Amino acid sequence: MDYKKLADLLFPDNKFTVEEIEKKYPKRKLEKNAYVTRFAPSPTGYMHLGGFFQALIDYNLAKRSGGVFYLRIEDTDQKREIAGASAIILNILTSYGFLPDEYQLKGGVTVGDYGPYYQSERKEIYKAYAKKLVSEGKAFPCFCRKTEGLSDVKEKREKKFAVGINEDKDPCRNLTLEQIETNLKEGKTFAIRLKSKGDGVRKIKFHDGAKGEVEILENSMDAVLLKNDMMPTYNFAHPVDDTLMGTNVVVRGEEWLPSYPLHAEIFEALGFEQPKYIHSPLIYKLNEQGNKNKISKRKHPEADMRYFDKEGYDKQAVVEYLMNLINSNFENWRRVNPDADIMEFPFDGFKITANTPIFDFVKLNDVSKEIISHYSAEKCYEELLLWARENSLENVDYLVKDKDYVTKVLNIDREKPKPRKDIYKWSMFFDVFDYMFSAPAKFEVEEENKKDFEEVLKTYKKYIDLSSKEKWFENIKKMAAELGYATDNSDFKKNPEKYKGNVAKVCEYIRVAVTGRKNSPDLYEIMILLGEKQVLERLAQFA
RNA sequence: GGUCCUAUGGUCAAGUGGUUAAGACGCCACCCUCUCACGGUGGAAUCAAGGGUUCGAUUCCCUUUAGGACUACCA
Repeated sequence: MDYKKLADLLFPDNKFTVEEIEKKYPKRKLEKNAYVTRFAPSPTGYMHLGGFFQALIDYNLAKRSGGVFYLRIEDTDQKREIAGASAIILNILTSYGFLPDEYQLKGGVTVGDYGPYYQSERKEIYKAYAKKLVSEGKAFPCFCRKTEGLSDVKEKREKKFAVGINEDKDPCRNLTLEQIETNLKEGKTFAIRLKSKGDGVRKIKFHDGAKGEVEILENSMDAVLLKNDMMPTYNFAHPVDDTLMGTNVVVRGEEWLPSYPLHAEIFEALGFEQPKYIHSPLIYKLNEQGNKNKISKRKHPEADMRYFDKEGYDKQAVVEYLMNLINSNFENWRRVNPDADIMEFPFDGFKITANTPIFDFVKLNDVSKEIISHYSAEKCYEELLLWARENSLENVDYLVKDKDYVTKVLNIDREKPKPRKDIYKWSMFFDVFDYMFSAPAKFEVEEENKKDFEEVLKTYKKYIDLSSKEKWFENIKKMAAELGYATDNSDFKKNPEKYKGNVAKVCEYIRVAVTGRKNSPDLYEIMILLGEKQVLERLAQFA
């Protein structure tokens, strides 16, 4: 077979040769240990939590080593293309502070010298390499019918399972030049397949940055390199792009681990050196049966990174929670270095847990609470307003108009050595502090306490004194004693039968009347902000 | 079916051929306290199972089991 002739037959009008292309993609001039990483999502229209997790590893690896972190859009499957995808991804990356060094906006700017960063715009590049492989007898055209939908694939799979074969050599690899010529003359389209040298028995070994040494059966499948429409498959685009664009560490989900041998064979056929790999664990959720499920947008809203914005999660918190999943010593470091920048953390992208973590909202909330509790009231106000502008328009006017009051509300039990941790996302604010903005729904007191409750409220009207916290509480105690409540906690504990209750009970009654709930931050501060008049009005509802 | 990956409390997990097997979240109790929190102290809770190797295995090897991934002209 004259492969050279075959290559010309298949690719008569390629725009570039491989040599021409490689001139345009010189080796990056970087320090020896600098990592070039990439985030390479397919444009599904949203940023997946798992993708973000990988991007975080990419970013840290590159930025800490003086390397390059770039964004490449893998839009080779035109069926799945969603407009504006790169803008959405770029938005999220930037809003978290992880702006890529190189990227491209569709129909807009391109930043970086190794573009295009859209695979669909690199068609000629892949064609050049495909032609090269054909001319060397390493790839061949396949005229088989395109497998249309999943049902076809499943059927094919079942058949394969039945015989238990692992090899998948395509019949078209035996076509003669004449047959191919005839097919072409008939206008038949073709895909390009790799002519695999694997025998389905030999094994290869490699080192994975997350999993360690992996021994795996080498590839023996004549995988498609170029599809019918001359678009590359991921399997082909990965070696070509990552080589040309100078990636030296590929961070990708562990679902790619089994296709490593295929990629290894393609790299070899192309004469390329393989980068390092980190096959990072996927993020899972526990289902009702207690089994793990890959986190997915359909079942889990948090799979879409925009969820965290909508809910008003603190971005720092999301990042720190994820950092802890990457290197679980992160939170130990954080405790020792509460104010340090994340980039000071001794990150190790090659020491990622090999286990698949389960996404835990309770933990995230805790991280978020901790971070938010240390914000100043002003910072909280800004964040709250920012969130409301995007997600709670009905409250924006109010927030702007009454900035002073809202800030004061936010300041209750804040900016203290031991701040409260009521809020872990901004959408909670109006729920948590509803009573600061309008009279609460009337609290239903237990029947057996009703009389005491009313008595306390009625009496308290005469005792209310907001001139200072000391006086305020002194008066409450005075009243409590008068009504038969204990003012000394230890005495109350010793002789509970002597009293109707203790001061705490009295405070609870007042709190319930004022805030409509049994738990709230500092009652005195609340009453000050509400003002005596409003407090009395609320008391009057009950007695 | 085949090929892989993973296996330490409920969750995230550190860790080692000999340890009282860290820490965090969550849970429980107590203390503090005007409530709830916060904070403090303490507690319950883990090396999946079975075989080896070894003087000794949670740690190394094998098997089993469980969970997960892949097995597309999707990425």
